[in-house]
Amino acid sequence: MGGDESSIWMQPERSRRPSPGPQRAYSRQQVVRAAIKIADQDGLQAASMRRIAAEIGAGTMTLYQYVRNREDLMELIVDEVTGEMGLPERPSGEWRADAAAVAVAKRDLYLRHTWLATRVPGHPVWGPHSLHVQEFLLSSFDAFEMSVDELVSLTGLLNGYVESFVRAEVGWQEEARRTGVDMQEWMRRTAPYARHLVISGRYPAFSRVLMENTSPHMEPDARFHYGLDRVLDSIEASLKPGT
Amino acid sequence: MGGDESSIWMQPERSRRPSPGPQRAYSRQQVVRAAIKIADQDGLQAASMRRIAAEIGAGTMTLYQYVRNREDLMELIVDEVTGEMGLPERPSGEWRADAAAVAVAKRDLYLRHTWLATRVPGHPVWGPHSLHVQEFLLSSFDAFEMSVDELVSLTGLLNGYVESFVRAEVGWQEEARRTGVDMQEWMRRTAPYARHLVISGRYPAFSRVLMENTSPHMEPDARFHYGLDRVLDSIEASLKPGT
DNA sequence: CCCATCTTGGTACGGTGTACGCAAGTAGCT
DNA sequence: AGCTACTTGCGTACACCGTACCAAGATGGG
Repeated sequence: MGGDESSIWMQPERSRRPSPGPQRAYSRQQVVRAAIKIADQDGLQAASMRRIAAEIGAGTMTLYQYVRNREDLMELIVDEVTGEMGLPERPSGEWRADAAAVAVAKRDLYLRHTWLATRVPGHPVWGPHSLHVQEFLLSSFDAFEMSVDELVSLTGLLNGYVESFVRAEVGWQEEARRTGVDMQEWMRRTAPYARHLVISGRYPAFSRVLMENTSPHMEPDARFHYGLDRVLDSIEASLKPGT
Repeated sequence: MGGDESSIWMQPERSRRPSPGPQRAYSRQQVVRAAIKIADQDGLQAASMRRIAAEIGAGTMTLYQYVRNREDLMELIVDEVTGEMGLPERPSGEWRADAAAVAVAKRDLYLRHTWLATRVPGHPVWGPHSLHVQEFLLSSFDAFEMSVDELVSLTGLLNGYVESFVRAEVGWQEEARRTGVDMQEWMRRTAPYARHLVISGRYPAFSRVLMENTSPHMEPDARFHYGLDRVLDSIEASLKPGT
Protein backbone atom coordinates (compact mmCIF):
# COMPACT_ATOMS: atom_id res chain seq x y z
CA MET A 1 0.00 0.00 0.00
CA GLY A 2 1.85 3.20 1.07
CA GLY A 3 2.79 5.51 -1.77
CA ASP A 4 5.50 5.55 -4.34
CA GLU A 5 7.95 6.99 -1.80
CA SER A 6 9.82 8.70 -4.62
CA SER A 7 11.08 11.67 -2.58
CA ILE A 8 13.18 11.56 0.60
CA TRP A 9 10.84 13.99 2.23
CA MET A 10 8.17 11.32 2.04
CA GLN A 11 10.41 8.83 3.82
CA PRO A 12 11.40 10.31 7.15
CA GLU A 13 14.01 8.44 9.11
CA ARG A 14 12.72 4.96 9.78
CA SER A 15 11.26 5.12 13.25
CA ARG A 16 12.28 2.64 15.90
CA ARG A 17 8.79 1.34 16.50
CA PRO A 18 8.95 -1.84 18.54
CA SER A 19 9.94 -4.49 16.08
CA PRO A 20 12.41 -7.32 15.96
CA GLY A 21 16.02 -6.69 15.07
CA PRO A 22 18.99 -4.98 16.73
CA GLN A 23 18.97 -1.34 17.86
CA ARG A 24 20.03 1.14 15.22
CA ALA A 25 23.63 2.16 15.83
CA TYR A 26 23.60 5.50 14.03
CA SER A 27 21.15 8.14 12.85
CA ARG A 28 20.36 10.02 9.68
CA GLN A 29 21.39 13.25 11.41
CA GLN A 30 24.79 11.74 12.13
CA VAL A 31 25.25 10.74 8.51
CA VAL A 32 24.13 14.12 7.24
CA ARG A 33 26.42 16.02 9.60
CA ALA A 34 29.39 13.87 8.66
CA ALA A 35 28.72 14.47 4.97
CA ILE A 36 28.53 18.23 5.50
CA LYS A 37 31.74 18.24 7.49
CA ILE A 38 33.64 16.41 4.77
CA ALA A 39 32.15 18.50 1.97
CA ASP A 40 33.13 21.68 3.81
CA GLN A 41 36.66 20.46 4.24
CA ASP A 42 37.40 18.73 0.97
CA GLY A 43 34.56 19.38 -1.45
CA LEU A 44 31.41 17.57 -2.48
CA GLN A 45 33.29 14.90 -4.43
CA ALA A 46 35.20 13.98 -1.30
CA ALA A 47 31.96 13.22 0.51
CA SER A 48 31.88 9.69 -0.83
CA MET A 49 29.88 6.96 0.82
CA ARG A 50 33.07 5.25 1.99
CA ARG A 51 34.53 8.41 3.45
CA ILE A 52 31.30 9.41 5.21
CA ALA A 53 30.96 5.94 6.66
CA ALA A 54 34.54 6.03 7.86
CA GLU A 55 33.92 9.42 9.46
CA ILE A 56 31.22 8.01 11.72
CA GLY A 57 32.95 4.68 12.16
CA ALA A 58 30.43 2.61 10.25
CA GLY A 59 30.76 0.18 7.38
CA THR A 60 30.11 1.69 3.99
CA MET A 61 26.96 -0.21 3.24
CA THR A 62 25.48 0.71 6.57
CA LEU A 63 24.74 4.16 5.24
CA TYR A 64 22.17 2.65 2.95
CA GLN A 65 20.09 1.83 6.01
CA TYR A 66 19.68 5.54 6.59
CA VAL A 67 19.53 6.91 3.05
CA ARG A 68 18.39 5.37 -0.21
CA ASN A 69 21.36 6.50 -2.26
CA ARG A 70 23.94 9.25 -2.53
CA GLU A 71 21.64 11.60 -4.41
CA ASP A 72 19.10 11.54 -1.63
CA LEU A 73 21.85 12.26 0.86
CA MET A 74 22.97 15.25 -1.18
CA GLU A 75 19.44 16.58 -1.07
CA LEU A 76 19.38 16.13 2.69
CA ILE A 77 22.61 18.01 3.28
CA VAL A 78 21.50 20.87 1.04
CA ASP A 79 18.33 21.32 3.04
CA GLU A 80 20.18 20.93 6.31
CA VAL A 81 22.62 23.77 5.66
CA THR A 82 19.81 25.88 4.20
CA GLY A 83 18.54 25.93 7.77
CA GLU A 84 21.57 28.03 8.64
CA MET A 85 20.17 30.99 6.73
CA GLY A 86 18.23 31.86 9.83
CA LEU A 87 15.50 33.94 8.22
CA PRO A 88 12.73 35.27 10.47
CA GLU A 89 9.45 33.40 10.63
CA ARG A 90 7.76 35.74 8.16
CA PRO A 91 8.66 38.78 6.06
CA SER A 92 8.63 42.20 7.66
CA GLY A 93 6.41 43.80 5.05
CA GLU A 94 9.25 45.88 3.60
CA TRP A 95 9.68 43.83 0.42
CA ARG A 96 12.98 45.36 -0.55
CA ALA A 97 14.60 44.73 2.80
CA ASP A 98 13.19 41.21 2.90
CA ALA A 99 14.40 40.33 -0.57
CA ALA A 100 17.82 41.79 0.16
CA ALA A 101 17.97 39.80 3.40
CA VAL A 102 17.33 36.58 1.48
CA ALA A 103 19.99 37.49 -1.08
CA VAL A 104 22.61 38.31 1.52
CA ALA A 105 21.85 35.28 3.66
CA LYS A 106 22.03 33.04 0.61
CA ARG A 107 25.37 34.44 -0.45
CA ASP A 108 26.78 34.01 3.04
CA LEU A 109 25.53 30.45 3.09
CA TYR A 110 27.20 29.67 -0.23
CA LEU A 111 30.45 31.23 0.90
CA ARG A 112 30.34 29.12 4.04
CA HIS A 113 29.54 25.93 2.11
CA THR A 114 31.14 26.48 -1.25
CA TRP A 115 30.11 23.05 -2.50
CA LEU A 116 26.52 24.31 -2.74
CA ALA A 117 27.57 26.15 -5.89
CA THR A 118 28.90 23.01 -7.54
CA ARG A 119 25.55 21.23 -7.60
CA VAL A 120 23.79 20.81 -10.91
CA PRO A 121 20.19 21.94 -10.62
CA GLY A 122 17.39 19.49 -11.27
CA HIS A 123 14.15 18.96 -9.40
CA PRO A 124 13.68 21.45 -6.56
CA VAL A 125 14.64 20.55 -3.02
CA TRP A 126 11.42 20.49 -1.05
CA GLY A 127 12.85 19.97 2.39
CA PRO A 128 11.53 21.99 5.33
CA HIS A 129 14.28 24.59 5.39
CA SER A 130 14.30 25.14 1.65
CA LEU A 131 10.52 25.47 1.66
CA HIS A 132 10.69 28.07 4.37
CA VAL A 133 13.11 30.19 2.37
CA GLN A 134 10.89 29.85 -0.70
CA GLU A 135 7.82 30.79 1.24
CA PHE A 136 9.57 33.75 2.84
CA LEU A 137 10.70 35.16 -0.47
CA LEU A 138 7.43 34.56 -2.29
CA SER A 139 5.31 36.07 0.45
CA SER A 140 7.53 39.14 0.53
CA PHE A 141 5.55 40.20 -2.51
CA ASP A 142 2.13 39.51 -1.06
CA ALA A 143 1.22 43.17 -1.10
CA PHE A 144 1.45 43.30 -4.88
CA GLU A 145 -0.91 42.06 -7.49
CA MET A 146 0.71 39.82 -10.01
CA SER A 147 0.31 36.56 -11.79
CA VAL A 148 2.14 33.46 -10.66
CA ASP A 149 4.23 33.72 -13.80
CA GLU A 150 5.36 37.22 -12.96
CA LEU A 151 6.03 36.27 -9.36
CA VAL A 152 8.15 33.31 -10.39
CA SER A 153 10.00 35.41 -12.95
CA LEU A 154 10.87 38.12 -10.46
CA THR A 155 12.01 35.82 -7.67
CA GLY A 156 13.88 33.83 -10.29
CA LEU A 157 15.66 37.00 -11.31
CA LEU A 158 16.81 37.55 -7.75
CA ASN A 159 17.79 33.95 -7.11
CA GLY A 160 19.55 33.82 -10.44
CA TYR A 161 21.59 36.90 -9.70
CA VAL A 162 22.72 35.64 -6.32
CA GLU A 163 23.55 32.19 -7.59
CA SER A 164 25.51 33.27 -10.62
CA PHE A 165 27.43 35.90 -8.68
CA VAL A 166 28.38 33.54 -5.94
CA ARG A 167 29.13 30.71 -8.34
CA ALA A 168 31.77 32.82 -10.03
CA GLU A 169 33.08 33.89 -6.65
CA VAL A 170 33.23 30.38 -5.30
CA GLY A 171 34.41 28.78 -8.51
CA TRP A 172 37.91 30.09 -7.92
CA GLN A 173 37.96 28.80 -4.37
CA GLU A 174 36.83 25.35 -5.41
CA GLU A 175 39.42 25.23 -8.15
CA ALA A 176 42.08 26.31 -5.69
CA ARG A 177 41.11 23.48 -3.36
CA ARG A 178 41.05 20.93 -6.17
CA THR A 179 44.23 21.89 -7.93
CA GLY A 180 46.18 23.93 -5.40
CA VAL A 181 46.29 26.87 -7.80
CA ASP A 182 44.40 29.95 -6.64
CA MET A 183 43.39 32.97 -8.70
CA GLN A 184 46.56 34.95 -8.03
CA GLU A 185 48.71 32.01 -9.02
CA TRP A 186 46.64 31.24 -12.11
CA MET A 187 46.92 34.85 -13.23
CA ARG A 188 50.65 34.73 -12.71
CA ARG A 189 51.06 31.55 -14.71
CA THR A 190 48.81 32.75 -17.49
CA ALA A 191 50.44 36.16 -17.69
CA PRO A 192 52.57 35.33 -20.75
CA TYR A 193 49.49 34.23 -22.67
CA ALA A 194 47.54 37.26 -21.45
CA ARG A 195 50.36 39.49 -22.64
CA HIS A 196 50.28 37.73 -26.00
CA LEU A 197 46.53 38.37 -26.28
CA VAL A 198 46.90 42.05 -25.46
CA ILE A 199 49.75 42.51 -27.92
CA SER A 200 47.84 40.77 -30.70
CA GLY A 201 45.48 43.74 -30.71
CA ARG A 202 42.52 41.53 -31.55
CA TYR A 203 40.76 42.08 -28.25
CA PRO A 204 40.99 45.75 -27.28
CA ALA A 205 37.96 45.84 -24.95
CA PHE A 206 38.97 42.61 -23.27
CA SER A 207 42.52 43.90 -22.97
CA ARG A 208 41.34 46.98 -21.17
CA VAL A 209 39.65 44.79 -18.57
CA LEU A 210 42.75 42.64 -18.38
CA MET A 211 45.17 45.53 -17.93
CA GLU A 212 43.26 47.09 -15.08
CA ASN A 213 42.99 43.76 -13.39
CA THR A 214 46.15 44.46 -11.44
CA SER A 215 44.99 47.78 -10.05
CA PRO A 216 42.89 47.97 -6.90
CA HIS A 217 39.29 46.88 -7.42
CA MET A 218 35.87 47.11 -5.91
CA GLU A 219 35.68 44.52 -3.19
CA PRO A 220 33.42 41.51 -3.88
CA ASP A 221 31.00 42.70 -1.19
CA ALA A 222 30.64 46.07 -2.87
CA ARG A 223 30.24 44.48 -6.30
CA PHE A 224 27.59 42.15 -4.92
CA HIS A 225 25.57 44.96 -3.38
CA TYR A 226 25.95 47.12 -6.46
CA GLY A 227 24.51 44.39 -8.68
CA LEU A 228 21.89 43.49 -6.09
CA ASP A 229 20.60 47.05 -6.08
CA ARG A 230 20.37 46.94 -9.85
CA VAL A 231 18.31 43.75 -9.67
CA LEU A 232 16.05 45.12 -6.95
CA ASP A 233 15.54 48.30 -8.98
CA SER A 234 14.53 46.23 -11.93
CA ILE A 235 12.09 44.26 -9.78
CA GLU A 236 10.69 47.45 -8.30
CA ALA A 237 10.02 48.77 -11.78
CA SER A 238 7.69 45.84 -12.46
CA LEU A 239 5.69 46.14 -9.25
CA LYS A 240 2.15 47.45 -9.19
CA PRO A 241 0.58 47.87 -5.74
CA GLY A 242 -2.14 45.30 -5.07
CA THR A 243 -5.67 45.57 -3.72
CA MET B 1 63.37 27.57 -21.76
CA GLY B 2 59.78 27.66 -23.13
CA GLY B 3 57.21 28.85 -20.66
CA ASP B 4 55.27 27.25 -17.93
CA GLU B 5 52.78 25.92 -20.47
CA SER B 6 50.08 26.01 -17.83
CA SER B 7 47.16 26.71 -20.16
CA ILE B 8 45.97 24.63 -23.09
CA TRP B 9 45.85 27.70 -25.25
CA MET B 10 49.60 28.01 -24.89
CA GLN B 11 50.13 24.48 -26.16
CA PRO B 12 48.61 24.20 -29.60
CA GLU B 13 48.42 20.76 -31.12
CA ARG B 14 51.89 19.32 -31.42
CA SER B 15 52.94 19.91 -34.99
CA ARG B 16 54.28 17.12 -37.16
CA ARG B 17 57.63 18.72 -37.91
CA PRO B 18 59.90 16.22 -39.64
CA SER B 19 61.20 13.99 -36.90
CA PRO B 20 61.62 10.30 -36.28
CA GLY B 21 58.75 8.22 -35.04
CA PRO B 22 55.49 7.02 -36.55
CA GLN B 23 52.88 9.32 -38.10
CA ARG B 24 50.24 10.56 -35.72
CA ALA B 25 47.14 8.49 -36.21
CA TYR B 26 44.55 10.95 -34.91
CA SER B 27 44.15 14.67 -34.27
CA ARG B 28 43.06 16.93 -31.47
CA GLN B 29 40.07 17.99 -33.54
CA GLN B 30 39.01 14.38 -33.81
CA VAL B 31 39.25 13.87 -30.08
CA VAL B 32 37.36 17.09 -29.36
CA ARG B 33 34.59 16.25 -31.80
CA ALA B 34 34.18 12.76 -30.37
CA ALA B 35 33.96 14.17 -26.86
CA ILE B 36 31.29 16.65 -27.90
CA LYS B 37 29.29 13.97 -29.64
CA ILE B 38 29.26 11.74 -26.58
CA ALA B 39 28.51 14.60 -24.20
CA ASP B 40 25.59 15.65 -26.39
CA GLN B 41 24.21 12.13 -26.41
CA ASP B 42 24.85 10.93 -22.88
CA GLY B 43 26.08 13.84 -20.78
CA LEU B 44 29.44 15.19 -19.74
CA GLN B 45 30.11 12.33 -17.32
CA ALA B 46 29.73 9.84 -20.14
CA ALA B 47 32.51 11.55 -22.06
CA SER B 48 35.15 9.53 -20.26
CA MET B 49 38.60 9.04 -21.64
CA ARG B 50 37.85 5.38 -22.33
CA ARG B 51 34.62 6.12 -24.12
CA ILE B 52 36.08 8.94 -26.22
CA ALA B 53 39.00 6.75 -27.21
CA ALA B 54 36.64 3.94 -28.16
CA GLU B 55 34.59 6.39 -30.24
CA ILE B 56 37.55 7.19 -32.48
CA GLY B 57 38.95 3.67 -32.35
CA ALA B 58 42.05 4.51 -30.34
CA GLY B 59 43.49 3.09 -27.18
CA THR B 60 42.58 5.02 -24.07
CA MET B 61 46.04 6.27 -23.27
CA THR B 62 46.51 7.53 -26.79
CA LEU B 63 44.33 10.50 -25.98
CA TYR B 64 47.02 11.78 -23.67
CA GLN B 65 49.18 12.41 -26.73
CA TYR B 66 46.68 15.02 -27.84
CA VAL B 67 45.57 16.47 -24.55
CA ARG B 68 47.28 16.80 -21.18
CA ASN B 69 44.36 15.59 -19.10
CA ARG B 70 40.58 15.45 -19.03
CA GLU B 71 40.20 18.97 -17.65
CA ASP B 72 42.08 20.45 -20.58
CA LEU B 73 39.90 18.49 -22.95
CA MET B 74 36.78 19.85 -21.26
CA GLU B 75 38.09 23.36 -21.80
CA LEU B 76 38.69 22.59 -25.45
CA ILE B 77 35.20 21.28 -26.08
CA VAL B 78 33.64 24.28 -24.34
CA ASP B 79 35.49 26.67 -26.59
CA GLU B 80 34.78 24.56 -29.63
CA VAL B 81 31.00 24.65 -29.22
CA THR B 82 31.17 28.32 -28.27
CA GLY B 83 32.18 28.81 -31.89
CA GLU B 84 28.66 27.74 -32.82
CA MET B 85 27.23 30.97 -31.45
CA GLY B 86 28.04 32.55 -34.76
CA LEU B 87 28.16 36.17 -33.66
CA PRO B 88 29.11 38.81 -36.25
CA GLU B 89 32.68 40.05 -36.35
CA ARG B 90 31.86 43.17 -34.35
CA PRO B 91 28.85 44.74 -32.63
CA SER B 92 26.39 46.73 -34.69
CA GLY B 93 26.48 49.79 -32.48
CA GLU B 94 22.97 49.19 -31.15
CA TRP B 95 24.04 48.01 -27.72
CA ARG B 96 20.66 46.64 -26.74
CA ALA B 97 20.29 44.54 -29.85
CA ASP B 98 23.87 43.33 -29.55
CA ALA B 99 23.51 42.34 -25.91
CA ALA B 100 20.23 40.61 -26.63
CA ALA B 101 21.83 38.75 -29.52
CA VAL B 102 24.56 37.44 -27.24
CA ALA B 103 21.98 36.38 -24.66
CA VAL B 104 19.80 34.57 -27.16
CA ALA B 105 22.72 32.90 -28.90
CA LYS B 106 24.09 31.74 -25.57
CA ARG B 107 20.79 30.28 -24.49
CA ASP B 108 20.41 28.47 -27.79
CA LEU B 109 23.91 27.10 -27.42
CA TYR B 110 23.21 25.80 -23.93
CA LEU B 111 19.98 24.22 -25.04
CA ARG B 112 21.82 22.49 -27.87
CA HIS B 113 24.65 21.32 -25.57
CA THR B 114 22.98 20.93 -22.21
CA TRP B 115 26.16 19.70 -20.56
CA LEU B 116 27.54 23.24 -20.74
CA ALA B 117 25.29 24.07 -17.81
CA THR B 118 26.69 21.27 -15.67
CA ARG B 119 30.20 22.68 -15.58
CA VAL B 120 31.44 24.21 -12.36
CA PRO B 121 32.97 27.59 -13.04
CA GLY B 122 36.61 28.23 -12.23
CA HIS B 123 39.23 30.05 -14.24
CA PRO B 124 37.85 31.62 -17.41
CA VAL B 125 38.12 29.81 -20.74
CA TRP B 126 40.38 31.93 -22.88
CA GLY B 127 40.06 30.02 -26.12
CA PRO B 128 39.58 31.90 -29.38
CA HIS B 129 35.82 31.49 -29.63
CA SER B 130 35.17 32.37 -26.00
CA LEU B 131 37.39 35.41 -26.31
CA HIS B 132 35.49 36.56 -29.34
CA VAL B 133 32.18 36.38 -27.49
CA GLN B 134 33.69 38.28 -24.56
CA GLU B 135 35.13 40.93 -26.84
CA PHE B 136 31.85 41.29 -28.70
CA LEU B 137 29.84 41.81 -25.54
CA LEU B 138 32.32 44.14 -23.88
CA SER B 139 32.75 46.31 -26.94
CA SER B 140 28.97 46.61 -27.31
CA PHE B 141 29.28 49.21 -24.57
CA ASP B 142 32.15 51.14 -26.14
CA ALA B 143 29.96 54.18 -26.65
CA PHE B 144 29.49 54.61 -22.94
CA GLU B 145 31.81 55.98 -20.36
CA MET B 146 32.28 53.68 -17.44
CA SER B 147 34.90 52.14 -15.25
CA VAL B 148 36.10 48.61 -15.82
CA ASP B 149 34.33 47.64 -12.61
CA GLU B 150 31.01 48.92 -13.86
CA LEU B 151 31.51 47.30 -17.24
CA VAL B 152 32.28 43.94 -15.65
CA SER B 153 29.33 44.26 -13.30
CA LEU B 154 26.88 44.99 -16.08
CA THR B 155 28.04 42.26 -18.43
CA GLY B 156 28.16 39.95 -15.45
CA LEU B 157 24.54 40.78 -14.76
CA LEU B 158 23.60 39.76 -18.27
CA ASN B 159 25.72 36.61 -18.35
CA GLY B 160 24.46 35.67 -14.92
CA TYR B 161 20.87 36.00 -15.94
CA VAL B 162 21.26 33.87 -19.03
CA GLU B 163 23.24 31.21 -17.25
CA SER B 164 20.96 30.86 -14.28
CA PHE B 165 17.85 30.83 -16.43
CA VAL B 166 19.17 28.22 -18.76
CA ARG B 167 20.67 26.18 -15.94
CA ALA B 168 17.26 25.78 -14.40
CA GLU B 169 15.81 24.99 -17.80
CA VAL B 170 18.43 22.45 -18.65
CA GLY B 171 18.65 20.97 -15.16
CA TRP B 172 15.43 19.10 -15.72
CA GLN B 173 16.60 17.74 -19.06
CA GLU B 174 19.87 16.53 -17.60
CA GLU B 175 18.06 14.87 -14.72
CA ALA B 176 15.68 13.22 -17.14
CA ARG B 177 18.61 11.81 -19.10
CA ARG B 178 20.37 10.61 -15.97
CA THR B 179 17.43 9.09 -14.17
CA GLY B 180 14.80 8.59 -16.83
CA VAL B 181 12.35 10.72 -14.87
CA ASP B 182 11.35 13.96 -16.57
CA MET B 183 9.61 16.94 -15.03
CA GLN B 184 6.09 15.74 -15.76
CA GLU B 185 6.82 12.37 -14.26
CA TRP B 186 8.55 13.86 -11.22
CA MET B 187 5.57 16.12 -10.59
CA ARG B 188 3.25 13.16 -10.87
CA ARG B 189 5.26 11.09 -8.42
CA THR B 190 5.65 13.95 -5.99
CA ALA B 191 2.00 14.95 -6.17
CA PRO B 192 1.02 13.23 -2.90
CA TYR B 193 3.73 15.10 -1.02
CA ALA B 194 2.80 18.35 -2.78
CA ARG B 195 -0.81 17.82 -1.74
CA HIS B 196 0.37 17.21 1.81
CA LEU B 197 2.32 20.48 1.77
CA VAL B 198 -0.64 22.44 0.47
CA ILE B 199 -3.02 20.94 3.00
CA SER B 200 -0.65 21.63 5.89
CA GLY B 201 -1.33 25.34 5.32
CA ARG B 202 2.20 26.27 6.28
CA TYR B 203 3.19 27.48 2.83
CA PRO B 204 0.33 29.53 1.37
CA ALA B 205 2.38 31.56 -1.12
CA PHE B 206 4.26 28.49 -2.26
CA SER B 207 0.99 26.59 -2.53
CA ARG B 208 -0.44 29.21 -4.82
CA VAL B 209 2.49 28.72 -7.18
CA LEU B 210 2.08 24.98 -6.88
CA MET B 211 -1.64 24.94 -7.58
CA GLU B 212 -1.38 27.00 -10.73
CA ASN B 213 1.38 24.80 -11.97
CA THR B 214 -1.12 22.65 -13.81
CA SER B 215 -2.75 25.50 -15.69
CA PRO B 216 -1.31 26.80 -18.96
CA HIS B 217 1.87 28.84 -18.52
CA MET B 218 4.05 31.33 -20.24
CA GLU B 219 6.31 29.41 -22.55
CA PRO B 220 10.00 29.25 -21.57
CA ASP B 221 10.85 31.46 -24.55
CA ALA B 222 8.45 34.13 -23.39
CA ARG B 223 9.69 33.89 -19.80
CA PHE B 224 13.27 34.20 -21.01
CA HIS B 225 12.57 37.31 -23.05
CA TYR B 226 10.51 38.85 -20.29
CA GLY B 227 13.37 38.49 -17.81
CA LEU B 228 15.91 39.51 -20.40
CA ASP B 229 14.07 42.76 -21.01
CA ARG B 230 14.08 43.40 -17.26
CA VAL B 231 17.83 42.88 -17.14
CA LEU B 232 18.45 45.08 -20.17
CA ASP B 233 16.25 47.79 -18.63
CA SER B 234 18.31 47.63 -15.50
CA ILE B 235 21.52 47.90 -17.51
CA GLU B 236 20.11 50.80 -19.52
CA ALA B 237 19.33 52.65 -16.30
CA SER B 238 23.02 52.61 -15.39
CA LEU B 239 24.30 53.87 -18.73
CA LYS B 240 25.64 57.35 -19.24
CA PRO B 241 26.57 58.31 -22.81
CA GLY B 242 30.33 58.65 -23.28
CA THR B 243 32.50 61.26 -24.94
C1' DC C 1 71.63 0.78 -42.04
C1' DC C 2 71.31 2.47 -37.32
C1' DC C 3 69.46 4.57 -33.78
C1' DA C 4 67.40 8.35 -31.45
C1' DT C 5 63.01 9.60 -30.97
C1' DC C 6 58.28 9.40 -31.31
C1' DT C 7 53.47 7.07 -31.06
C1' DT C 8 50.36 3.53 -29.57
C1' DG C 9 48.08 1.31 -26.14
C1' DG C 10 48.11 -2.70 -22.41
C1' DT C 11 48.35 -3.21 -17.60
C1' DA C 12 47.80 -1.64 -13.06
C1' DC C 13 46.53 1.36 -9.01
C1' DG C 14 43.55 3.65 -6.20
C1' DG C 15 39.34 5.62 -6.32
C1' DT C 16 33.81 5.69 -7.12
C1' DG C 17 28.37 4.01 -6.20
C1' DT C 18 25.87 0.20 -4.90
C1' DA C 19 23.72 -4.93 -5.46
C1' DC C 20 23.81 -9.00 -2.94
C1' DG C 21 23.83 -11.86 0.83
C1' DC C 22 25.34 -13.44 5.39
C1' DA C 23 25.68 -13.30 10.45
C1' DA C 24 23.81 -11.66 14.37
C1' DG C 25 20.49 -9.19 17.41
C1' DT C 26 15.67 -8.86 19.27
C1' DA C 27 10.36 -8.26 19.91
C1' DG C 28 6.23 -10.87 19.96
C1' DC C 29 3.89 -15.14 20.04
C1' DT C 30 3.33 -19.68 21.43
C1' DA D 1 11.57 -20.29 27.56
C1' DG D 2 12.00 -21.03 22.98
C1' DC D 3 10.97 -20.19 18.36
C1' DT D 4 10.36 -17.30 14.46
C1' DA D 5 10.33 -13.53 11.62
C1' DC D 6 12.31 -9.49 10.75
C1' DT D 7 15.86 -5.99 11.19
C1' DT D 8 20.56 -4.30 11.33
C1' DG D 9 25.57 -3.93 10.27
C1' DC D 10 28.62 -4.68 6.83
C1' DG D 11 32.15 -7.68 3.80
C1' DT D 12 32.61 -8.85 -0.81
C1' DA D 13 32.21 -8.01 -5.60
C1' DC D 14 31.29 -5.61 -10.00
C1' DA D 15 31.58 -2.20 -13.32
C1' DC D 16 33.11 2.06 -13.89
C1' DC D 17 36.56 6.20 -13.52
C1' DG D 18 41.47 9.12 -14.48
C1' DT D 19 45.96 8.32 -15.35
C1' DA D 20 51.15 6.67 -14.24
C1' DC D 21 54.18 3.62 -16.18
C1' DC D 22 56.29 1.05 -19.67
C1' DA D 23 56.92 -2.11 -23.64
C1' DA D 24 56.74 -2.55 -28.38
C1' DG D 25 56.77 -0.87 -32.79
C1' DA D 26 57.29 2.79 -36.42
C1' DT D 27 60.25 6.12 -38.83
C1' DG D 28 63.26 10.02 -40.48
C1' DG D 29 68.13 11.95 -40.37
C1' DG D 30 72.82 10.91 -40.37
